[in-house]
Amino acid sequence: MTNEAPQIPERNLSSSKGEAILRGGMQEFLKNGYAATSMDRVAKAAQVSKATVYSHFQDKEGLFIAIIKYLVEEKFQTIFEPIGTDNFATEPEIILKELANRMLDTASEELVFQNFMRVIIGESGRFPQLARAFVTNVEATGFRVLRDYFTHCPRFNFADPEAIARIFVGSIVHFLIVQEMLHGKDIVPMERDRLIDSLIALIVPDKKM
Amino acid sequence: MTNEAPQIPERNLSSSKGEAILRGGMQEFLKNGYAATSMDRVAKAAQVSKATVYSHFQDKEGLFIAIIKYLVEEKFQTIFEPIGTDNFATEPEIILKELANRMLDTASEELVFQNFMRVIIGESGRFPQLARAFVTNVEATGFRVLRDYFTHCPRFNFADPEAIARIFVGSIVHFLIVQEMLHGKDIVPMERDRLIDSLIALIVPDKKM
DNA sequence: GTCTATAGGCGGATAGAC
DNA sequence: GTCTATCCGCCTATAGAC
Repeated sequence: MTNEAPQIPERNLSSSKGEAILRGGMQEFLKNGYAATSMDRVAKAAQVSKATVYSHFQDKEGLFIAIIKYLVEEKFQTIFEPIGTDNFATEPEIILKELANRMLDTASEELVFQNFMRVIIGESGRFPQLARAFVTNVEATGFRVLRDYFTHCPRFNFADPEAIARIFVGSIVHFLIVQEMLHGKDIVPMERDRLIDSLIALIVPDKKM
Repeated sequence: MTNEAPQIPERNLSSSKGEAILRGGMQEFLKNGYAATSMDRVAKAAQVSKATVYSHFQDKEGLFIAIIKYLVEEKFQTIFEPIGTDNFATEPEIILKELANRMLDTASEELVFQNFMRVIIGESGRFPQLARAFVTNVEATGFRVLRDYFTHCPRFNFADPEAIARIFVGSIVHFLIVQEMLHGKDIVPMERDRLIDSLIALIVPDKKM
């Protein structure tokens, strides 16, 4: 609206120190959560002084929100839509199996994502707007991809494709939560293929196990 | 092993002050999580002095663990097995619908349970033993009840009843997490009956929606 | 057993030099 | 822009009176 010099378009990720602070803060907040993270540790992790942290971000809450918003809107937005689902020639059991495996691969291997979900859920009482951003950008993306696939793939004729999408995503995310995030692998062991194969057998018609 | 006077069998819930501390600590820890809760606020909530808190429990960590263990082992152990599933005469769709509705009723109405899950997941990095206790006493209980039902009810003949149980519990718990705990109700609205009906249609054979 | 008072440290945030 | 040094409050935990 004014004739001022153009600003850096998105958030200021170009400054070297600013980037370091975001990376350091990310490391600490994802490891410890919001309350247990101190600005001293963030500064140390970013290898800058605490005053420099406060010159780039208004306060602890502002830094935390900036970091989580970046993760929600940029880094993990597409984690639940890892492959193209516009291929209606390939057998649905192939497509769905590939989709489930990629979701679990990404989420299981990247410890960052598990810590990210831990923080989102753990802080969802104190930071409801971040939880909503997660639902909008991460969960809803997965729902949409699967709902569209179940709607448009001619092999399916579900009365409520969106509900089936919820069941698919929900089964996989809950599996991730119990086996990995809650350290349940040794308590209630289950190979991921058992879950995925049973899920696909329920969803894909004329498919006997 | 000795001739000493008999002690109170389980944890000491009989002392009036001790009970108040557990209740006050529960209120604060479930509302704020571990790190954001101060022992001053616990003492205030319990209407005792801080020194009294420390005379009943070794330290903050010990109090937290005592409270969460109580919730995991006593209060919420049966939240995922709310009705008898030994009735093989009633139609499975009736049994399963009732089961799903009771699980979601209890968990949705009791805000305490949502805060409890938030804390379990949020602190599962710092307190893995509490997360494992949750898996053992709460999640695995639900898995077992449904696996046994799918195994013994003659209407079913699943290749992997345990995996089907995971899908059932996972769909419902994930629905609870997204709609309630992550405040997604207004972002990705869905009546619970849509989820439950679609889930039952997938699981119960010869049942058309 | 329970209290008041306090020790001792770490927390978020800022002042002021460069 | 970045630093060092510091303010001040709240934190966990305890000492000592009753």
